[in-house]
Amino acid sequence: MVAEQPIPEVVIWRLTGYARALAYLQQEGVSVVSSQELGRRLGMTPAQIRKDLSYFYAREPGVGAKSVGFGKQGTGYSVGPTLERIRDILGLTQEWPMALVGVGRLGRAIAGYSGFLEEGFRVVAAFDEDPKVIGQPVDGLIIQPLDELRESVARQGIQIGIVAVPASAGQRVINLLISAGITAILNYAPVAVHVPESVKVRNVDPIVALQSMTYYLAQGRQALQAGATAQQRRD
Amino acid sequence: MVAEQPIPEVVIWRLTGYARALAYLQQEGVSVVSSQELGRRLGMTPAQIRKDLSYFYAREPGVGAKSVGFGKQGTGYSVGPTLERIRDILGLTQEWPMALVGVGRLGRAIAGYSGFLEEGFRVVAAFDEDPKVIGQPVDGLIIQPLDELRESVARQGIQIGIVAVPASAGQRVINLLISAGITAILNYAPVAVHVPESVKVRNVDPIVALQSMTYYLAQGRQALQAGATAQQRRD
DNA sequence: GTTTGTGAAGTATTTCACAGCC
DNA sequence: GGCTGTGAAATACTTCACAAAC
Repeated sequence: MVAEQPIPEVVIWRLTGYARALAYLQQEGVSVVSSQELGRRLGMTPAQIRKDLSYFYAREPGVGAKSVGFGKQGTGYSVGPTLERIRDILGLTQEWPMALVGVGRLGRAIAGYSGFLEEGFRVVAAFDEDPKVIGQPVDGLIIQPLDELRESVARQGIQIGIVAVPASAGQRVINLLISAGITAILNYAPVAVHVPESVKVRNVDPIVALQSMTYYLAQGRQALQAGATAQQRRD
Repeated sequence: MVAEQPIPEVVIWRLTGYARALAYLQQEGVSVVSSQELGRRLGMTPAQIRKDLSYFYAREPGVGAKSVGFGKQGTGYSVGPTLERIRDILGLTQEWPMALVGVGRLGRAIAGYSGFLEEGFRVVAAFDEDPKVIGQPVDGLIIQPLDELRESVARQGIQIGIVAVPASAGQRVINLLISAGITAILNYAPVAVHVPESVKVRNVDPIVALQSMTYYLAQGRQALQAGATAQQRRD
């Protein structure tokens, strides 16, 4: 068996972009697309797209077998089949049940967000530690206490958790989710959390996103203030 | 003048994490921290923290001058002063006015989110193209039509735009913001948008975040289904 | 003629490891 | 003894460039 090096995480991330772009092309009725055209639409080089996709090609080490790519030379990639294979790789062909922890303002907005459901992500259980909200309904679910989390996760086969609690409770809730067997976490709490290697976390944090842009704005200002000598750092 | 290579974007991104961790340490009353301890808290190597910070040290090319770091050898980094310098670099010591485009469910939630204001980000103008909402108040602002955007941005000195419109309107709104002089965009529309090099965009997209995790969940399942032969791809 | 798939080359980023300082 | 700051080494990622396929 060929030594299989792990696929860079950034490739997986970009794969989601390819899926979205291909879905859009499919809606447009386009049936074939070249890496050049796809790259133009996504603002990246054609080589990167081809290289990224090549990570997923079956490599038979045996007798004279050749690699089987998604595309056809001289033509490009068939939109439908390529999209289907990417969706398959990403696990987008099934529905994913999710557990939501924290049902305040943000949590309620998440529970009611139709975009998740449209993409196959369904909140099937909601938890909070405030006794005043436990037992109340939210978007068709009854809010449960945290000590029922473990049992719900096991019974409903939940692998994804959404954390929508204040920063102060973030790590504690994440520890709880992990101890219940959750291995993928969408974290809205504004904290840097610790998880073992085997657990994936994605932080949704608009503040951090803004702060990573103001650096460039501040630099621009300084450059202007510094006068005509500092023209080069314009990016 | 020393040839100044641009600082990697990923370093700027991590700097926001250092700022948050240092602020937390300050609240805890800790006055000095080593790169080792900070790395432990953030889940990264001490060397990376030191290297990242070193990008911002003043390098005097002149006579026998030496670089001046943030830390003190044998001791570590003084929490207060280091935090102050990082906040300064990131441009977090001032308030940033922002323009919000799209005042539907999501847009209203953004306008009313106190977290932005606490960190110095203030929505000072709101726009929509639906005639039914134009003129209505949202969180103390009057919703304006899109064709007033250019004038408002100029008059109020706005450099940051928030896009909270449907995917179909995303690119169009972003083009409008850029033509009005906006150079930093927080994009909630679920589309991959095109911008010139001089404009920064950060996408807030929980769907993409989830899709980039299900890959690992799906692989785990496949590995199990494939049986005992495929143990190595465990993350 | 066009376009893929991919080793090889080129960049970029991370980690090492140690001199210098406290 | 402990810790920073930083060139150098190691690793990771991107782009090139071209043979093979259509």
